[in-house]
Parts: sequence; structure tokens; C-alpha cells
Amino acid sequence: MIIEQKLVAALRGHKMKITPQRRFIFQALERGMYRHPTAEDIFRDVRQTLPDISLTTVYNTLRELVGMGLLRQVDLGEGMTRFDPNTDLHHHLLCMRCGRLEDIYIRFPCIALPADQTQGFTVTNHQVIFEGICPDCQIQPA
Amino acid sequence: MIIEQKLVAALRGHKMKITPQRRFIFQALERGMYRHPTAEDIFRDVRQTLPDISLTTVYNTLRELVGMGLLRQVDLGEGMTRFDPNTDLHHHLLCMRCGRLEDIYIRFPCIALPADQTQGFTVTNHQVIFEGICPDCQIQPA
DNA sequence: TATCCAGGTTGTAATGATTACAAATTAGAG
DNA sequence: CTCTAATTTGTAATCATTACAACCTGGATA
Ligand SMILES: [Mn+2]
Ligand SMILES: [Mn+2]
Ligand SMILES: [Zn+2]
Ligand SMILES: [Zn+2]
Repeated sequence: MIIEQKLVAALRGHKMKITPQRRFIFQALERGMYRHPTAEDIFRDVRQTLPDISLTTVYNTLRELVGMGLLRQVDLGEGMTRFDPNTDLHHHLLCMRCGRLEDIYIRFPCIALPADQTQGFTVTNHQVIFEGICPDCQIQPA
Repeated sequence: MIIEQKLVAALRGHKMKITPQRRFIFQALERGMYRHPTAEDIFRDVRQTLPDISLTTVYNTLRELVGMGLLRQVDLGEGMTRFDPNTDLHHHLLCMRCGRLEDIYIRFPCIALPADQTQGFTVTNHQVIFEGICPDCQIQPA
């Protein structure tokens, strides 16, 4: 229940209604923390308790949460967007074979663009994606 | 013509045919170097000299080039895949507003995962994406 | 607490990038 | 030059996501 306070506060702050759908979607995200689910993953999860929720609502809500800064969007080249309820600054480690995505909590102080290499851009942030093969997939045949 | 040697060699090595379509697609990629075009971009470009080329062939060829290592795939969250004929190790700087994508040629030596943080993964490589606003977009209203 | 409506939800249709497929064409070996 | 397997092409199918319009409801108000 305490976790939900974050959601309730954000919704109130944006004058948005607190609906069961939004609650359950947020809960599913928190429960699946660190798992970087897709919209479809969340849909399947929430359906177990709210069987009539629509996929559209899941997409809408995820978009809203991203807009409110409660959720981060992670786009790798997998054909579908993944979501990250962990909004702390962190990087990622991706299994190229099965798509498993883990959080990396190291700060790399050397990552910075010298002023003469920004090509005039205003740089706001950066992310590192490590690529490799996860332990499970290392066992597999191919 | 010298540039094409790379393509010809690769195609021969893989026992694949050297077709005008493949030539022109490769040329378009080289000409648009550093521009990170989409399949559609390449299609439009090649069409000017090969008006009857099909979009399917462009997609097929791009996939082949990636497979042969002559082309790199860059996936940001823009809804379409972009391609990078620059296969040197490098990072990227992305304009969050217009999608402009520039190459960054700095090596960051501090980026490395300590063995106790790989979670059992075999890490093969990593990429850094800097996000910001390009000079053109900084001028624009919103 | 009963009323009311702006905002929310839903099912379905539309979109847009990419892939599958089968018929027609062609590179290039012999 | 012939022949065939590889390639190209046009079109249909796929798949994630978004648009839309009818219906529903949270919560402000009295
Ligand atoms: Mn994460
Ligand atoms: Mn590049
Ligand atoms: Zn894996
Ligand atoms: Zn820009």
C-alpha cells in the first residue's frame, strides 16, 4: 500500500483519476521490478486480477506513467518496447540470445563528452548498454 | 569503385550474386555515411537511379549486409530501425527532438564490468548513447 | 449522499514498419 | 549460349502500437 502512494500522489498532482486499472498496472510493474516487462507482459499479469482490462488501457497507462516520470522506457531492437519501473540512474546488461535484461548500478565517471565533441548538442544524459550472453543461454546448444 | 571492392569481396566470400540492386544499395549507404538512414531512406535514394527497385529488396539486402558484418543496426526507440555503414567501434549522440544521430569517436576506458557484477553473463561489447538536443532544435520554439 | 460530467475504459479499426510468399527474372558457372 | 539456383518483385500477412467513438465512472459539488 505504501508503494502506491507514489502513484496516488502523481495522479493527484496531474489531476488524473485514480482508477483500479491504473492501480493494478502500477502494482504489476512494481511486482515485476527489475524484469523490464513489455506492455503485453503487464497485460497478462493484470488480467489475472482484472480479467476485463483492455490492452489499450495498458498502453495508455504505460504512456502516462512514462510522461509523469514514474516509468522509464527501454528500447532495444526487439520489436517491442520494454518498461522499467526503476527510475534510478542505472545502466543495462542485455542477453543477445534471450533478451534477459539486468540492471547495472555502476557509475562510470569517465563517460563525458568534452565540449569540443558535442557538435553543438546540449547533452542531458547518457546510457550504457552492455551486450553479452546470460548464464542460462551459455549452456544452451546454439 | 574502390569502395565497392568491400561489397564485391564480401558477396564473393559468401557465394552470393553481385546484382545492380546490391551495388546501388551499398553505394547509397556509403554516400549517406554518418547519416544513419532507415530502410525507407535508402529506398528513396536508390530509386533515383533504379526506379523499379522494390522495398523488399532493400530490406533483404540490408539484412544480408548486417549479417555479413558490413553494416551495423542501430535501434533507438523511434519505431524504425536505422542502419550504420560505419562499422568502426564508436558511440552515438542522439537528438531527442528530431532524431539526428551523430557518431562519437571517444574511447571511454573506465567502462568495464567488474567480474562480480556481470551476473554470470559473458559480456562481448557495450555501447553508449548520449541524449540531448541538437543545435538546430535548440533554436526551434518547443 | 445523490447528481453530474470530464476524464477514463473498452472493443475495434487503422496504422506503419517489417516479413512471408510465390511467380517472374537474372547472374554467372559450365 | 544454356541452364539453374539465387535474386528480385509485387502483394499479402504479421505484429506492435495508436486512433476512435461509444460507454462508463471517479470524485467534485451541493
Ligand atoms: Mn533497468
Ligand atoms: Mn554511427
Ligand atoms: Zn539469455
Ligand atoms: Zn534535433
